[in-house]
Amino acid sequence: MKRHPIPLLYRSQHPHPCDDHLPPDLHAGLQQRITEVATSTVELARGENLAHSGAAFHHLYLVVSGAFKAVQLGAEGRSQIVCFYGPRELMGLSGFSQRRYTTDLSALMPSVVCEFPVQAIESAVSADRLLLERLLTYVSEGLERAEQDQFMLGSLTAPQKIACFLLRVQAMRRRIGGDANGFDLPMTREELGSYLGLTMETISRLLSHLHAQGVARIDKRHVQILRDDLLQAWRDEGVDLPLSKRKKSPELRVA
Amino acid sequence: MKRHPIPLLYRSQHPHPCDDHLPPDLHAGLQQRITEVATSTVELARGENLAHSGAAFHHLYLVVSGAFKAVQLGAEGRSQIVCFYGPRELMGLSGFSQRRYTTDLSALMPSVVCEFPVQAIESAVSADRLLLERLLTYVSEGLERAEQDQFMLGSLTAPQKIACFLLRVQAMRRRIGGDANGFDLPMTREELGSYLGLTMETISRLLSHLHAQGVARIDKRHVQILRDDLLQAWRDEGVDLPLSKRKKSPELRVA
DNA sequence: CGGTCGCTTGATAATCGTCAATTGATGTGG
DNA sequence: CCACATCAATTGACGATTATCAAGCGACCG
Repeated sequence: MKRHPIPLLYRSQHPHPCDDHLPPDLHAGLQQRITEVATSTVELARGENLAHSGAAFHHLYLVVSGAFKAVQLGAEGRSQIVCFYGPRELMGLSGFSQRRYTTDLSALMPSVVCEFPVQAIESAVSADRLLLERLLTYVSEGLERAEQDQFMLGSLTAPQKIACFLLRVQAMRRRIGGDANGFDLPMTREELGSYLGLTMETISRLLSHLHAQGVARIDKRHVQILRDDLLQAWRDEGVDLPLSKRKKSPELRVA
Repeated sequence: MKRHPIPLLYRSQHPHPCDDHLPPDLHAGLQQRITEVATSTVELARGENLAHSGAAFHHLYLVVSGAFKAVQLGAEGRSQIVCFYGPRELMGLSGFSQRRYTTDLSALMPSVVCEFPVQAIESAVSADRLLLERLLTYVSEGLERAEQDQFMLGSLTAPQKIACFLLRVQAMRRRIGGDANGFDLPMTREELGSYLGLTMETISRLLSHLHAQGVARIDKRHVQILRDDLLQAWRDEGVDLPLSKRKKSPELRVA
């Protein structure tokens, strides 16, 4: 974990490390302001942590490259991944209420982030109404995402969860940059299972099934979705697992 | 659903409908500002909706009395409750990103709320740095809660979920006001099941079991927790369901 | 008084977790 | 460079947690 301070002089005079890595929908003026409050970039190896649950909340982090997971810790050593982050996403937003990080933030692969002191963010925000609205929007977006995840975890079956996840990743990819043929998942089966409330084995079986059915090409971590329509059907209507003996064909009951 | 406008003249000169119903940890000066932006109070009967998923995001709502549920809608008519709200809680905070409500907000019982135009909130917030920090804190708190709920939905067993829920309600009650002997749940078994990702029947069985074991008194919607320690054990270590044949006593295997 | 609603309880079954064995990839040290 | 260990992933067999289906009961309401 190497930290590279960004000298004050440097800021906003040279091309900034964050340039082209800021969240979308940001006006030029705001980009300026934001790069001014970044103090360092940090490089992390796979498995290294940016923040620990319960630690003092001093920085927000912008993912420049790589990917991260946010891990909720529970009793008895249990834990669950509650969010994944990729480039241009802001991490740490749930810390404002307690002034503590509420999850661990851990790199899924070699990654680079940009570090923003909370103090400086708050000053910049009270000086600029647009910036306030942006920050509020980001936290609110996180809340919206978390509540959708609650729905996913509580109301969908295993095949529906996987389909939902893959479709979301694809939509993300589409919004960011072009995606020629497919994409690479940054997480292991176990991590994906943790996020979806399933086991590694279930994830593996379902991905194999998707492959066998020709819905997607799955090669290790590489995924190419072949039949968007079928995947949407998986998500919205569910499917029979290959494991299931047989679909219940509800025979007419005698009245 | 009756709406009662609060005349401009009236505001901050008379006792305000929101007084004593504002969120905790609010300075006197902020209370003043907040009551100034409230435009109406609204009375709702059980089942009436304050907001519909996808509708334009014009107001935040403060619960004055009663209780609400936030309902996420999914494909094929599925839905799940993602949050319950009681007095002094702010509803609608997930709407800032899309400028649309992301859930339905529906009254669980006859209730009263105070209505705040988003526009006015944002003006007040840019004028007052403390108010900004408060609002940010509330949204961030919501995010923290939702991520805890993700953990609950994805990582806990049915008995653990119920125990977790009851302990949270009790902690809430303790923070707000005194609680003599127990409390009344504002939601049906079905609504609680929706929130916890379980069915009505499972909720009913587990509450009966808690009663039978002497962990809590359960009488319809009224709950009195008798053994905090046992309930915490339910939450942290899990228990055997009464339905389960037998706990797997892992016999020593021959090597 | 009939009907709906909320709730309880029982019987059955299916989804998905657990346990186990295997394979291939990666990396490390002798 | 190869043996060895470790880790990610796949696949199978089995079982338990929890959903589904069903029946019944009391309360409340029009």
